[in-house]
Amino acid sequence: MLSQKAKYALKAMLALAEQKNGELLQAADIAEHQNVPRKFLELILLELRKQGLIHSHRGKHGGYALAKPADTITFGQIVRIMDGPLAPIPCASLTGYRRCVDCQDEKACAIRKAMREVRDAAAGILDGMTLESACSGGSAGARAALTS
Amino acid sequence: MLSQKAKYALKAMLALAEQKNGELLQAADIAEHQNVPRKFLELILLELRKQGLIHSHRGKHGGYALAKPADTITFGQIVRIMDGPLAPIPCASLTGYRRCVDCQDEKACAIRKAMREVRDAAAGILDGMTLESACSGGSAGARAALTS
DNA sequence: GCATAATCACATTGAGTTGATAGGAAGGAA
DNA sequence: TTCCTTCCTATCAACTCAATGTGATTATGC
Ligand code: FES
Ligand code: FES
Repeated sequence: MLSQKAKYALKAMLALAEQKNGELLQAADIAEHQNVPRKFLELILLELRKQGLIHSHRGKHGGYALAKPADTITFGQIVRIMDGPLAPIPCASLTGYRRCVDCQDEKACAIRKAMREVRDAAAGILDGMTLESACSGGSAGARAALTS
Repeated sequence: MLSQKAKYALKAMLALAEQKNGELLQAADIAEHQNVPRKFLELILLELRKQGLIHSHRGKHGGYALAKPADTITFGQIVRIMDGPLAPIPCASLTGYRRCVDCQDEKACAIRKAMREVRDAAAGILDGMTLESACSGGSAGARAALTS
């Protein structure tokens, strides 16, 4: 389940990606146009900045901008920062692996196998979808990444 | 994120599927062998019965058994009963659709498109994986379903 | 009939998470 | 200086999750 936080983060990042030649966009503007609670959005932008996805400028005429080209930032990165691993269950995660205490033989566990497949599929889609490919409509980018 | 409840449900259903010719299996036995809290498991089995996936027998020598052949029960059904829709976000769900109040144009929403792809991928895997195919090792069943 | 053993059905709990708000501190522009 | 904007921490209510408790109901074996 994608949290509101992650959804807002994606919306904000998409808004920043649509900005021409890295012009600054203010939190209040994003909040209004994307229908996101302003103070909550600040929290999210703060976290995105600390993770190096965006940079910010303070004071009058301040705001936010992407820290990297839009085609190098993926949905997967953003979702992982906000909600943690993509895997439905920790034992099937690459980025946040944790053993299942109640499974005796992890290697043979059918549930783990299934969830690993789900994780791989989700990662294939979300890590292949960049802000760029999402902006310029459709999922062509994702599909290209999947077949590569 | 798969809840403990759903994970326990899958474990219980797999245990029941491994039972020969529909013999009864008791909650206490499942709880012990699968390392699931006994009372919590009862709650889960109750729900599975109410949804028609298993049937039960009370009294001494009672227990539970699958209500249908193991190759007609999928991971997807079980997970949906326990955790609800597979989609990461309601607006991308078929079984539990709910509109996004904060998105102006749902049809063009890039987030929805991405999450719809994730949902379809997850559904393809989980609805293609039956208790039967999971028991007899591997994900051959799921892959067969995906290419069909 | 009676003791036993199992499922059935709620009610309750404690911990943790989620979504959001409040209030100011700090930095930059006019 | 005086606005304006981001930065930062604390706090909150509501909800969910995982688990437990208590007793009622139903079937078996003697
Ligand atoms: S090893 Fe994680 S579910 Fe079995
Ligand atoms: S329509 Fe649901 S995220 Fe945009």
